Amino acid sequence: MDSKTKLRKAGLRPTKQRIAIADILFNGINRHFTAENLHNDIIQSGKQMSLATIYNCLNKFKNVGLISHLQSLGETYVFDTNVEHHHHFFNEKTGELIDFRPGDIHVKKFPKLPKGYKSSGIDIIIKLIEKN
Amino acid sequence: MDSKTKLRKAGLRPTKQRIAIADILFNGINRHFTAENLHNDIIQSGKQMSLATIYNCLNKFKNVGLISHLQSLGETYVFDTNVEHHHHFFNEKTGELIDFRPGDIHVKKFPKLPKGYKSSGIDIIIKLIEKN
DNA sequence: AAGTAGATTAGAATTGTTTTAAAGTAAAAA
DNA sequence: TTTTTACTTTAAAACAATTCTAATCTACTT
Ligand SMILES: [Mn+2]
Ligand SMILES: [Mn+2]
Ligand SMILES: [Zn+2]
Ligand SMILES: [Zn+2]
Repeated sequence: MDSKTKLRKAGLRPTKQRIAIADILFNGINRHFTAENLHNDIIQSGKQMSLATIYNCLNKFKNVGLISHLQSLGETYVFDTNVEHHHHFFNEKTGELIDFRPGDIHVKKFPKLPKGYKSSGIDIIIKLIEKN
Repeated sequence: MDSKTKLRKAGLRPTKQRIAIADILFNGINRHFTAENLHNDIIQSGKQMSLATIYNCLNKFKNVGLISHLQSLGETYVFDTNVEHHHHFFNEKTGELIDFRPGDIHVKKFPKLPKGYKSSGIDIIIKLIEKN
């Protein structure tokens, strides 16, 4: 499916800029990227586009489910007085974080690691919403 | 152990500001907080301290292991063309992210959730370093 | 007590993201 | 097809989080 069709189906107007972005993003290979990354790619390809447009488009794409964004713990740097290795519950409504001990969770099956690498740690976030 | 001693043991000069911060942070109850949170607490308590000092102190505290900070995926907003639920390998050296499917990991024992809450999802990050 | 390395501070700088408001464009209406 | 309308792009400004600068201050050493 071409980018124009894809955008229309998602309920977005296929503007020149959105098509250019979709052409880069939806070539079949998944990728992780920042607004700046994408902007560089576009500029490099000889096109011109304002960074604000990149943000506008990516936020639209995200809202209609064409892309996602990685769960980060909010926009700011969060410190923790707990210096032991531990994991977190994350209250989605309030943003509150609660610790739990690594011993309270047990990972049985482990994914195959990329060749030449070993695990240096694992971070688990369990998101919470109110029951009922 | 009082804050002054604690700071000395950690190899930090016990300045007025660091003692005030340590008094708040190391009262026995673990907490998650931002620089701004802490700054507000300090101002609220009638003391004066520059936000730059808060950052300086927290970064020092972190360097000597008195506090930690939550693993976030770098400082910028990371988008993902993969809109399915999935987890990530995180290359600690390069910052590169690689997807793995939820089916490739299996969590056997689950921590007890806070009363009145249910899980709305889980995010797992496996950190990677080069072997050898 | 004096000297020195290290710490604090206000304010400037930097970075990442959003907002503003004017000009441009795609879709709908006529 | 023209006109109209709503939506989009853009440069520039605003905003938010964090770090840097350089002057002043303070804790430790001698
Ligand atoms: Mn970037
Ligand atoms: Mn805050
Ligand atoms: Zn914690
Ligand atoms: Zn991913």
